[in-house]
Amino acid sequence: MASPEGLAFNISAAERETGLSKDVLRMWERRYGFPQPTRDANGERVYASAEVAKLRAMKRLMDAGVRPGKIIGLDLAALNAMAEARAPLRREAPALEREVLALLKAHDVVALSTTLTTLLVRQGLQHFVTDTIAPLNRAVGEAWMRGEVEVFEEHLYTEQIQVALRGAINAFPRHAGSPRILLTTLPGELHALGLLMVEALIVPEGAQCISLGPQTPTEDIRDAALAHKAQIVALSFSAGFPLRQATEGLASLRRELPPAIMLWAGGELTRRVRRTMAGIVLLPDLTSALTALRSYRAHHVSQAA
Amino acid sequence: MASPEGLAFNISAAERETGLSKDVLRMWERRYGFPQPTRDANGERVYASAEVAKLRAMKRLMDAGVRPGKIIGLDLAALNAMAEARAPLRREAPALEREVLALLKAHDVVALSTTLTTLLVRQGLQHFVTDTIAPLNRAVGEAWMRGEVEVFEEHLYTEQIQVALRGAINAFPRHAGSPRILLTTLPGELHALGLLMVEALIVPEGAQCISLGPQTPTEDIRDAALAHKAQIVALSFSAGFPLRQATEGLASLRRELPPAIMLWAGGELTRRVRRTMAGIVLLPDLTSALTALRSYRAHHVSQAA
DNA sequence: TCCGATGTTTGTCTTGGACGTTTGATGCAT
DNA sequence: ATGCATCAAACGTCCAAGACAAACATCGGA
Repeated sequence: MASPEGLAFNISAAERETGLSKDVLRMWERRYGFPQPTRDANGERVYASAEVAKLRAMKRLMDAGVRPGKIIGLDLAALNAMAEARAPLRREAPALEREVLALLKAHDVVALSTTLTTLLVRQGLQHFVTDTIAPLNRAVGEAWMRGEVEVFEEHLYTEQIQVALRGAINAFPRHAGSPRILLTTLPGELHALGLLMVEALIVPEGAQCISLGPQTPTEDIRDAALAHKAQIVALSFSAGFPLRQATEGLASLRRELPPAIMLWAGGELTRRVRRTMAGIVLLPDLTSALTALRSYRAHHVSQAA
Repeated sequence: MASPEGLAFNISAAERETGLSKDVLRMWERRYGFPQPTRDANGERVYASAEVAKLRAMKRLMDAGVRPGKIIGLDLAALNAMAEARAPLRREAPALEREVLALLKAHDVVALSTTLTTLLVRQGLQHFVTDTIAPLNRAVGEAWMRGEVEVFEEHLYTEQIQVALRGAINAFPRHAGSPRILLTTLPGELHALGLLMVEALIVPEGAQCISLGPQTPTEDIRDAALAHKAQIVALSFSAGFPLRQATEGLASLRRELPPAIMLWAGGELTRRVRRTMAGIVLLPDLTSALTALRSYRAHHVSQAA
């Protein structure tokens, strides 16, 4: 249903659609000769939907760490093949993933919601997050990249996951608990699903989560940590977030935060981080968040005792 | 706690912080002589936090319809005074608003959550939204503009409102219901709270809401409407959304959508819209959404009968 | 095998110009 | 006085080409 015919995008629309800034779009055109938009009567760029599709595929690969020069010459099919090849060796698409994708394609909200809730109850919140949601996210993301899932279907999926997780989190008492963990993302990082997953993982452990939602300026993160007397500040970074902005923001936040307050960074992006940063704990996957929490508690208790 | 001392922003940070594009920041500097950032060793702009604060105040006023030329010469105090003056004649800050703001400033999440839940139960979901949430949103927004509320406090407020609303919405059965209403926002519009409020208003009426969350491309909105057999597509626009993008997006969506599917547009922005657009229902406030729904049903029933 | 130096790639910032669209005011007709 | 059309100013977005710093990869040496 992704109309292949000549839909036109101006540079602003192309930016929204691809996540690549206007500067980058113009620069690539200058340097590599791609994209090569036509011009309207006013001399302004007009991108064809085929170009936008290729740019989207490129962005997705770049978010996984590939450099543009390596792939700018490839066509859409080759890009998709490459993405497929890079996909972590998946053991024959588990039945659950296939089932959820089928429900998604059938637009059966009720069945999807029921399936998720059933799994949640059967597995318990923590295993639901690590064993079900995380692989599902990957499966849906990959299917989207292969063009098997529409954007609106992915939106619906995200929304349903959020509903399920929020409902489960609310079932726990929200007061008290230790340690107090402040959850948020830096400005520019919209992806709030990671926050919710961490919260779902941590709340059953008896810790207290204070979630600010996405996009809190660093200055305000510091103020919030102090105001709420948090022992830990945890940030989440999705794959598409600019690496530089992330390290810059983390460093600046670490500088402003009292040394006693720990700073945790998690999410897809943190898998691509090379060097370790002083005073910042990297959590490349969900289980490491749990172990970090437990180790903190062990340490903290022994210290207090 | 908003540090008045010399925090530095590069143009990227200033853009994130103020919501004004780099192009606009540079253009204002060229045309009006404000802002007047200093330069770093590399010749790049460095904005002082005072400038950023004034820019933020300007943006807020502009979102309310004021033109930049009128206010670019004013200082921060004058801007705040102007915002205060423009604030819809408020009848001596109701006790509830003062109470919630106090809880927010005290960072008492538990009490805030309890207060909201109590009100929700006492008033019922619909009255809770129209009589409590809506005025509270305005009060918090105005307090934020006056500098009485920190960004992180506002984030926490939004998060708590979302928790309360989602919890209440989930209490209703999610299946069946008529009409089917597709809820989302256009790309670039992040504000999802409006969606949630509309959903909370509509679900008790027995209609079925399919929420895609924020930022769905128009093409996908059309596909989703068809896939879910929605009778109505409802979009939400916050005050800060570019008016032109909104009308353009609405017109384009109207063109692509089958005529039988209604297109509703709500949110702060729609109060500033002058001319009426063919085939698009403007809902400048929450109650108009309810009346629109009821009128749709009356019409639809009489048609079917 | 690990580390450091060197060259290449890549994104972001810069200036200054141009144009289209919206806004608000003025003048004219009803 | 109210409504409508015209016009000029205000304003935002786009364009081009250049510059530079940071990230990365590659190679050589310890």
